Amino acid sequence: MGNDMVSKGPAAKGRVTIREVAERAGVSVATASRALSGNHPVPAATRARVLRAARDLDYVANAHARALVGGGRKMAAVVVRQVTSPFYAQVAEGVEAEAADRGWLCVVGATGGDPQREMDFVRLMREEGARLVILVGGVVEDDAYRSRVTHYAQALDASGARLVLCGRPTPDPDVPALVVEFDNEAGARAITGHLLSAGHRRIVFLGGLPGNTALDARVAGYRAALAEHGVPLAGARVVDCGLGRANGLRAMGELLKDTREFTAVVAGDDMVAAGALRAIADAGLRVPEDVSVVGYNDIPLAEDFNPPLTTVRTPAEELGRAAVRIALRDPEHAAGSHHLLGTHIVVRRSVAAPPRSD
Amino acid sequence: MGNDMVSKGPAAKGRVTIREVAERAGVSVATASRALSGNHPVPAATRARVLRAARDLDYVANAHARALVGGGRKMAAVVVRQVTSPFYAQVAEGVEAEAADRGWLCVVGATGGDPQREMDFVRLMREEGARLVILVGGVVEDDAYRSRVTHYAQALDASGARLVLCGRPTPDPDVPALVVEFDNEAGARAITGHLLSAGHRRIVFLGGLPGNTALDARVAGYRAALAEHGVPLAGARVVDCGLGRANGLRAMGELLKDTREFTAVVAGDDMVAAGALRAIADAGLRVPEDVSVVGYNDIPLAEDFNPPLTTVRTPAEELGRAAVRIALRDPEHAAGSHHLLGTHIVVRRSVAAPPRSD
DNA sequence: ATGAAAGCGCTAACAA
DNA sequence: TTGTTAGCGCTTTCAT
Repeated sequence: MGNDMVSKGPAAKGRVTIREVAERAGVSVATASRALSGNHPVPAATRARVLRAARDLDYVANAHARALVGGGRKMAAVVVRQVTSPFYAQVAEGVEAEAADRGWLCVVGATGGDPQREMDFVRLMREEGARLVILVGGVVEDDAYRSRVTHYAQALDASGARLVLCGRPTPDPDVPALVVEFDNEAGARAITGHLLSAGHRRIVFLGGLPGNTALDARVAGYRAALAEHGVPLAGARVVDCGLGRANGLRAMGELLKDTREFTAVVAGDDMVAAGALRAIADAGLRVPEDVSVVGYNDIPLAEDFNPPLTTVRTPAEELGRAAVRIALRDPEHAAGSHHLLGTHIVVRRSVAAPPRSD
Repeated sequence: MGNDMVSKGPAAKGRVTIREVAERAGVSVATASRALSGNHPVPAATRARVLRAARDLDYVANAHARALVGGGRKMAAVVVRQVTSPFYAQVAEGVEAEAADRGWLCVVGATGGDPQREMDFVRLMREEGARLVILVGGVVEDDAYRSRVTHYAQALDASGARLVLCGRPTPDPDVPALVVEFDNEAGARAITGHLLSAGHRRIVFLGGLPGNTALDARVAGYRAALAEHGVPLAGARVVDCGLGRANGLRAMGELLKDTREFTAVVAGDDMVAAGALRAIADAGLRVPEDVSVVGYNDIPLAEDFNPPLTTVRTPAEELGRAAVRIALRDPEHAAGSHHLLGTHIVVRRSVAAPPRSD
């Protein structure tokens, strides 16, 4: 292989251990350990020999052995529905970045929305000794949800780990979990207000998901804005098609087949807005001349939609960073606290005044 | 707390150990271990008692201790530049899915394109005992690259782990690494041919990155297509602005300020296409009437661009799945092998014949 | 069928 | 300053 310098290299198979390093350096394993970890008084000469040996052997410590004796290692876990969702990806990136900044390892798990996979993953993280697990994304808050999250929280807490809920509710203020989320209601109210200010009165909310806390809050904000502007409650129309581009496309298509009793649509998030935009174009209508559309989240490509999408900016990466920052700061005080992150509207080109003929 | 059923629960702090489970079940730790792992002959009655105790105590095994004695655990690691890139996210999702299907844990790391962070992460994975590490994404293939990848490969191989290179070259056919990638040259040739067939002759390639193996291959495919259609080599024009939406936007903007000597552009990937599309619109030009644009990768939102983007579909999730499948299959044969995945064009609305006046 | 004991690789007392 | 020893939680011989 062209490398004969190391005559007696690492053992045939399996990793090099600290023992081999110690032997090569002519010291005991204890001394080798001290030299390697660096935080113990070791004479420079000895240390140099040990370091040299380690380098020659390409030694890396066994994290398992180290964690076993050292009482776990710095590891955080993020759990999302899927990594390919731009919003979740950004949250995960924020967690990853903040964790990396502190020298923590970050594991990300995807559940595909299946509670069973979520439970399996959390269990796995407990086995692995994660000290921080972050569950991301809205959910339908039923009894099953409450009981499993309560279980996570208690189990994690019992072993000194923390649980943070991002964009999902705590089953009870007393469970040892902390929640960090955006103010969905405020965001939806603001963007709906934007439409109202442009003159729209018949606005549909596309993408409700009854029971899902995040969507319910957005629907509430939408209704609140309507009420504030004196639109009769009967004027509110929410279609519960759920999230995702495909749902937005289908639901919007169906809506367009009926008599069109609306001039604007508030989408549950940017992906359903993407679907809606396409459905509207397919129906031969123009945005924003014929109908205005707004989204939610301001995913990275929202400005490349046709037309560029006016939407609510939720700083997703910051959400991820905040989750770890808050969880790691002030250990005792953190549990049970609730943090709300602000959002704001970004105006692009998918909103105009309603058509005259209306 | 409303739960007094467990009078003597887990120890105040720290995790429940198998020892506590054994005590509660009235057996030795050895028996408890056998009952829990399941693959040893244990009488049903005893097993039931142990399982019961474990459940009552909410016991989960310590993965570190288990890995220490069992010789590592099933863990794969994917390393990408950033998780928020749609393409990388899809590859990561593929790896995650395939790993999960086999009961493996999957860790994803982001480097931000920094070789140092890549090295740190690989080292960390060695410490953690990952049995499979997958490096994703094109790189500039310089000496530094070759030497560090050679090191990864040898170190991983020495401890029985595998290295797979996705979309990046192996430093040498002999290093114990396997490569899985798309046929970049064929893809670029096909999409350029598509433009040529529509009548374009003056086509620019936007997003070169000299030294980057993936982009160089695409440029080569672009040139090959030009040659095949009898376009003089002087007619080729590649602007080396690198990847990313911002670069595409800037470079296209500058290009448009000069005399416009092109009727079509082949973007290095969909993100630079997004930037180019925006720059073209900002210049008051229409796509595809005034200039045609094609992308590369077919990211999930490419069909929502304005206009919907004609691009090369690279099945990114399949790339991720293939990486783990191939690496785990046929252990000995895999090393050193090279796998090429096919791509195909997806036609949407960003290509038309060149304008008449040209 | 079950328990006692050894040992995985490492760090942290405790001695010398 | 360094080596010896114990032990982290678990699995696995080896006895019984």
